[in-house]
Amino acid sequence: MAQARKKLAIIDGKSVFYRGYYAMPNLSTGDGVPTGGVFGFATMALELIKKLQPDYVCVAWDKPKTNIRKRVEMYPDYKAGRKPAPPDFYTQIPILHDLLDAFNWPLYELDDYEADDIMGTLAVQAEKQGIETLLITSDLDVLQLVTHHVKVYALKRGFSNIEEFHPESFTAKYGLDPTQFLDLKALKGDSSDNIPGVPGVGEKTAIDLLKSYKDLDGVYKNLSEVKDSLRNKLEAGKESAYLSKQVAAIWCDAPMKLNLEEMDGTKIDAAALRVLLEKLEFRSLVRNLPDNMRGEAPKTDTVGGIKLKLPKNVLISSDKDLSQIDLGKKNTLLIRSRAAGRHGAEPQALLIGTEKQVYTLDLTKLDGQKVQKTLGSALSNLKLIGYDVKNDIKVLKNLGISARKVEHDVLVGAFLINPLLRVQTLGELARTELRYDGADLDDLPTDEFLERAPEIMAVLRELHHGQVKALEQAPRLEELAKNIEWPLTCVLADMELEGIKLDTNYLKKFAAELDGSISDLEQQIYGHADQEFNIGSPGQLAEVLFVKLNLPKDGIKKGKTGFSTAASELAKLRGLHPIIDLISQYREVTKLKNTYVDTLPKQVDKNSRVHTTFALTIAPTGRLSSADPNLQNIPVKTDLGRRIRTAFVAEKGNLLVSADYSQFELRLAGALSGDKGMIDAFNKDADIHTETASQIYGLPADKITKAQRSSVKEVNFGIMYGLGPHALSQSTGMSFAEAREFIAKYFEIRPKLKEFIEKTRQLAEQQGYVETMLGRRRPTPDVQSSNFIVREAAYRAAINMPLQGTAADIMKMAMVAIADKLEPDSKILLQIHDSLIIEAPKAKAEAVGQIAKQTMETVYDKLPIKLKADISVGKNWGDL
DNA sequence: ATGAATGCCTA
DNA sequence: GTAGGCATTCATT
Repeated sequence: MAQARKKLAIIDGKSVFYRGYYAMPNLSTGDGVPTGGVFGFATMALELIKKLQPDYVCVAWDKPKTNIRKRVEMYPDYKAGRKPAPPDFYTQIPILHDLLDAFNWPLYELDDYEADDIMGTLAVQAEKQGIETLLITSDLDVLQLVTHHVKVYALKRGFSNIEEFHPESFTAKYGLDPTQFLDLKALKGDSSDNIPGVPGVGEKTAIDLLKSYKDLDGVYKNLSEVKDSLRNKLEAGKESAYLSKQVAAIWCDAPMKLNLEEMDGTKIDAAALRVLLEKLEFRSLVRNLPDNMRGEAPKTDTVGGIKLKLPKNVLISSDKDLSQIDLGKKNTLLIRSRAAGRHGAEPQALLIGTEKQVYTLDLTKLDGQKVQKTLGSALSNLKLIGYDVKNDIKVLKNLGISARKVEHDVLVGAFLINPLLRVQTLGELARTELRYDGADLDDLPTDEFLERAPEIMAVLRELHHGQVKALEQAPRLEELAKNIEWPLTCVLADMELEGIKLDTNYLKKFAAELDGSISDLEQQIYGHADQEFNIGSPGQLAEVLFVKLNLPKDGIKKGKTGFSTAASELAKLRGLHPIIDLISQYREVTKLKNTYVDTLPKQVDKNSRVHTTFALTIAPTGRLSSADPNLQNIPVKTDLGRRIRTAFVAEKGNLLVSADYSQFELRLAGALSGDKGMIDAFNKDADIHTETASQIYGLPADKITKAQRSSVKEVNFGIMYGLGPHALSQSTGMSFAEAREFIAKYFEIRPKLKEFIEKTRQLAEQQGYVETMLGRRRPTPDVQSSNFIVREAAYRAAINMPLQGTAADIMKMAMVAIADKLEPDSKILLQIHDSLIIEAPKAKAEAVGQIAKQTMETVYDKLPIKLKADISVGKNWGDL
């Protein structure tokens, strides 16, 4: 057997350091020396030694200022607008040098070359010498360097979660060869680096093109084979594509020579390292120092690589097998279920088990009654651990089993730890958190699901372990999970299963009525246009308006395909032609009919109830989202729209109760900022907008005009989204200068609110995340973006997070508490962010409303402002 | 059927 | 300006 290749690890120093810096923003020694970046680097370094055992190690460093000069000559917008790093970043650099000395790892930096270039240059030279190179970075640009002897280890979230890329895994992920990475980037662009690519070509299209034509040249040589529209886009974007490719390319010809002697990875000064780590107070790292500095045998971690330690499996495929199930003495249970219908209808398979033992129930071969009898009481007493436990609870409910306790949900857990990772599947979680690539673990056909039961359960078990550890490091998130998310899981499962009744007859009549209006409007519009056309087609409509009718196009926004016909743009044309109003009406009516009136009746069950699905892991602020169908966007603003709400009704003998938080987020803005004016206004229960206007204009409240109140209202709301003068001028019709003045005046009477906004921006930048009052976190990586648009959007999201997120947290607490207090004949049906819809027997409706109100107002008592909830009761949602 | 673009409903 | 879901058109698979 050939001698194993020697391994060279090249660390992208600054990118690793940055990861740590933003992952551990508050870390410092007792003396206040900031150490987050060093901690991140040290953690990664020790992992590197332990897991990959490189023979040689070095660090590539971006030299400040000069490092991108040549690329900027090529492309002036390259990484344009990058901000200087915060001051406590630089104070950590000397400490990093000490650390590198202890490891005996050299640091390389070069004028005019970025760290990527150094990595590329050394990797190429190493490959020629038969050495395998490992590139450690958090920047995926180096994927272009991947070969059979150059692997990339990409730090994902935090700094201890690593994704390995070799040619096969790259191909598995992108469907392309690593050599095509640059061509991919040239076509699809990269907004984070301000690399344009070809407009109109996204990742999917780019990958397909490259699969057919290999590279950029291939694509352009074979343009004739490409369909017209795409060809046009490609032709238009040719220059941009080639420039993008050039700019994104790593230069592997930096003036430097691989010197293996000075990067001997085995010459670690263990004593110095230990002293330094202790001085930095990295106690956990000292405790876990790798074996080659301890003389201990390496720990064989079953998950670190590819192999999972599988639990024993017992297949339960006949009723008499059920007696074999022994769930042991633990009070927790791993669970994963599969059902064919929506909302857990038609259960097909159920996996339950402990750490070491799984029972695989083939429900297609079992009698549901018997399953329920055998397992019902055990399952309702055990605390469940699973992936999307809400779904498991629904499946169990369909088996007649009422499980109400949640110990841990790895889907929700992953989201709490990093809500920006849009985790969608168990398979993805296994890949990113465990580096276990078990191909797809989701949407398996039942037979494969049964076959792979031990693997699925092992993945759950390991994910659970990992997240428990992670949450221990973040006690507030742990509390949030335990007190809010886990109990809410059951409440949401109940709500989804309960559904809300729809009066489908009413909707059918409404549809017929709308059909009448639609044909009427169509005829009038065709008359004015003097031709028939598809009014629903923005292209055809723009043609009619701006060409045929020759309406003025100045001041009308242009999109990628031509002049916009959006409502806001049509508003500018009002009064110029009668067709405009007709089009607005047509839009309103067709929207209502297509989206709601025609669609909802198709989604009802046999009892005429619709069941939405609430997602806990979509909105990074912590809000719920609702889909299939979305019942959080049922119209309310127009009279016609409101009639759709009328179709949501209480069952005979019941009433609907709504409980709405009044000015929820604005109250929280007052509470979080501690602004005295706002606190006083709310605590005396004044109309907040009038009260604010009275303070701004120095007039008594009864002298405030509608227009004044309305401008103030815009600012009151807008401020929570990070509103600036431009947006305010858009929404009020003020000039830019007036809007700027107005905001300045607003902040004069709300000084603490201004402080809060500034403080939040600062936290986003310096700490790397922002959080709600209850400790829910949202990382803010994009405030470091070199792209102004991206960066400012990130600041606005950061400002909004504590408000929207705290509101979401409190509403969730209220839901759990209310569900707990309601008797079994009353049910929470819907949550629409600041309001709840409850169904209750007529005689109890009023009392239920009072319970909800009382609970919502008092469930969170750490605010300087009283929360207020309003109640109303009626036969249908429209009456509320 | 799918992706991209456009537009619009909610809090 | 924040946070979502979803329908339609248009071009292409």
